[in-house]
Amino acid sequence: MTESVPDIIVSRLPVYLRALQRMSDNGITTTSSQELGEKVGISAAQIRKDLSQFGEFGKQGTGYYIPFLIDKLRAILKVDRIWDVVVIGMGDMGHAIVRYQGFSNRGFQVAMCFDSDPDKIGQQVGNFTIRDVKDLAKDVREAGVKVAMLCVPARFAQEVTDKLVESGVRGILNYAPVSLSVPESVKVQHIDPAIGLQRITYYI
Amino acid sequence: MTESVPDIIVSRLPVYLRALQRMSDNGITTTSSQELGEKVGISAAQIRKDLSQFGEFGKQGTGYYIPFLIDKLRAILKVDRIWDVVVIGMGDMGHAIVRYQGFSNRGFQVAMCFDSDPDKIGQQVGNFTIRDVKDLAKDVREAGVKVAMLCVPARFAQEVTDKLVESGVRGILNYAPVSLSVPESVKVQHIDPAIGLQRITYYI
DNA sequence: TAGATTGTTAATCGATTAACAATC
DNA sequence: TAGATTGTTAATCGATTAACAATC
Repeated sequence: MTESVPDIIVSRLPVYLRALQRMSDNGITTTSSQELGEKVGISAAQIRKDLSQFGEFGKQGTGYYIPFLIDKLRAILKVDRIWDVVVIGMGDMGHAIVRYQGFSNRGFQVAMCFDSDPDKIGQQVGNFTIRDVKDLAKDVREAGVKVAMLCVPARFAQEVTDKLVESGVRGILNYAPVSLSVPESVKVQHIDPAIGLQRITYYI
Repeated sequence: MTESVPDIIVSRLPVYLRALQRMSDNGITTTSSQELGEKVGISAAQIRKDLSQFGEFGKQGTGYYIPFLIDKLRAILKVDRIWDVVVIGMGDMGHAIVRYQGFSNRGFQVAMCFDSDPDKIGQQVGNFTIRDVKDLAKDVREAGVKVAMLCVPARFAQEVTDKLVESGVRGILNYAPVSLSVPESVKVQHIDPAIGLQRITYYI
């Protein structure tokens, strides 16, 4: 087994990838650790060290060839494919996520969405019909979906999480403002705007 | 000047506060570093060390009195008041944010919202009328708003950011999938669901 | 009092930076 | 070749953990 890479390094790779894709979109084909570092606010030494965990992707004297580095990072992060994602909770946030156009070129697509409200079940959101959360376990398992975005109210978040885990989901992007408990084999990332704002006001 | 507190400690305080408020809502009045740590997934020693940066908030033998600790954390994070927030970009995400009910008891309220689309300007979203982004600088400065949530497409994010900074905004919660460059005096936090998802798929 | 838990110190662990030989 | 920039090593810096006296 390969020596495991620190989480903190893994967490920076998507930021590098996003910046590289943007440069690529702008027609730029090579960059240096220096230049990339300035764009993302990270030191050049750190970027070189992070990348060197996974291979030798650059050339002395000329830096990194962007299309090649993008391919490598996509493979490392496993977004050299398209992951189906399930969205649970069709409030305003769930709606916005299902209709969001920005996932597809970054490795993800919404595959199905759920709610528990009888008035919402059967309604159309973007290209999807809202399904009954009662069918969540069955539908997720049958479709083999491994990634979920959780947009339900805080009080329902843990019970839905348990159902997702039981159905084979391996990662959850949690929009509910509450910590979730999951087995070690499941990865959770949190999005809570109020926490983001409180991390700002401390410094004002 | 007080010895400055590491960013990483500050970043954990809102997580503690959220868990404590939840416990308080459930009628619990005291907790220990052990119990709080289990809820948020952080070691008891670290919680005690983090809190001790700001004072002695607990009692040996009995732990922490939750209402007292909540008050202290609110004061430290400066959310013992309500901050006006401006939202720029009234797409699906901006809509969801303006209508979100979860800010008010955590220190924030939307004060105004903007878009550049003539079809949207003048429309109603929740209790707000969408304003013309041309008036952004003037309106923000006059109202003295210090915090912004940025929900515009990536290609407009930097120019709007520059306008916000110029108008006295000191913190930006950035939903656009791009790094922003700001003066040191301005704090930025990023929310990018695709980055969250990519931090997950690495481990699957 | 006995048990529990804090705040803090010292030890450990891990991450970042500086520097430079290698080499394109 | 001369200049630029990588990948990597060693040094520095900072964060986490373990342990325990203090004390409620």
